[in-house]
Amino acid sequence: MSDLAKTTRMTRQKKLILEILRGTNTHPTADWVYEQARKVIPDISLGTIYRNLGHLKATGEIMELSYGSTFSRYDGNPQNHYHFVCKRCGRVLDLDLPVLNELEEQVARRTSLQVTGHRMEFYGYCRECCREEKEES
Amino acid sequence: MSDLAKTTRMTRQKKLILEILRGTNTHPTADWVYEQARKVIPDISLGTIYRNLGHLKATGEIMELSYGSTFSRYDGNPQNHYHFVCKRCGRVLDLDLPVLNELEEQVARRTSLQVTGHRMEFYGYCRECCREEKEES
DNA sequence: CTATTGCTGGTAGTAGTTATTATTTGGGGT
DNA sequence: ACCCCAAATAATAACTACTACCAGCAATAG
Repeated sequence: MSDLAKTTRMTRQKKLILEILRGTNTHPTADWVYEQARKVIPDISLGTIYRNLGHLKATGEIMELSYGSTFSRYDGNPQNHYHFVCKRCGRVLDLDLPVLNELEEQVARRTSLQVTGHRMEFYGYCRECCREEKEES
Repeated sequence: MSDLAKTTRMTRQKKLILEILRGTNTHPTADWVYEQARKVIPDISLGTIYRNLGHLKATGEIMELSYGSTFSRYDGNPQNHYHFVCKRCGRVLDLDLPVLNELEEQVARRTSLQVTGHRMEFYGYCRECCREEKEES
């Protein structure tokens, strides 16, 4: 990885950001994390949020999710798992599906590429958005 | 979808952009498409590229791919298929793997979400980058 | 306890994309 | 074949998510 990975110090800012991420399952944006963090450390800067999200990602403590949107979301659970993304409200939900690691070997065998990971997302409409779409028409 | 979908006119700009995308398997960025298009229509504007990429996406003629990077790539093949992304050079390759549509039904059944699609990407190192990493050490 | 050096907040800058606007053009109607 | 006009265009300004910079601060090693 880059030199982001050689981070060692556990500052209160970094600790707080990690706690915020682990305490939610909403896969928040950097901005949402910033708003939450400001409630505890009012003069924390957005640059610190991004820097620490980068560090935590580089050390494998969190995951960055980048789907169709213009911004990233972050996941405090670093274990590979699949997501559902609502095309209407943008909500991201965790799916309780077995992770298909055997596919990675299959790809490696058939292509002679070095495969280190994979990810999968499902798209559609969440329960709330299905209901509201009906009401509109 | 949005009002992007009610596009009807086939302008020479739109036609050219579609031809460029269909004539490559490199999953290019908007900027690369722009550079190629300028060779044919020198004063085509970048706004036109983005607008038409949006239209073509809305009508299902192309796909937008957004992975970890800060920019989008576009795919002239609108049929669902899986990709491999090189973590070193960023190259995106098509994979010849069966598409697991049955998973969508499985998710729908187990979650009562309305599932309309899914996608999967594999990460790792391409042949060229594997070789070069060895040479560096 | 002190020195080191990574981390911080503040701020300026950048890349990729979207919005605005005056002008041009594709394509249906006559 | 010509007119009409909504939709598309080129040019440019604006925006958003993110990154870089830097002087001062603070977490850990010795």
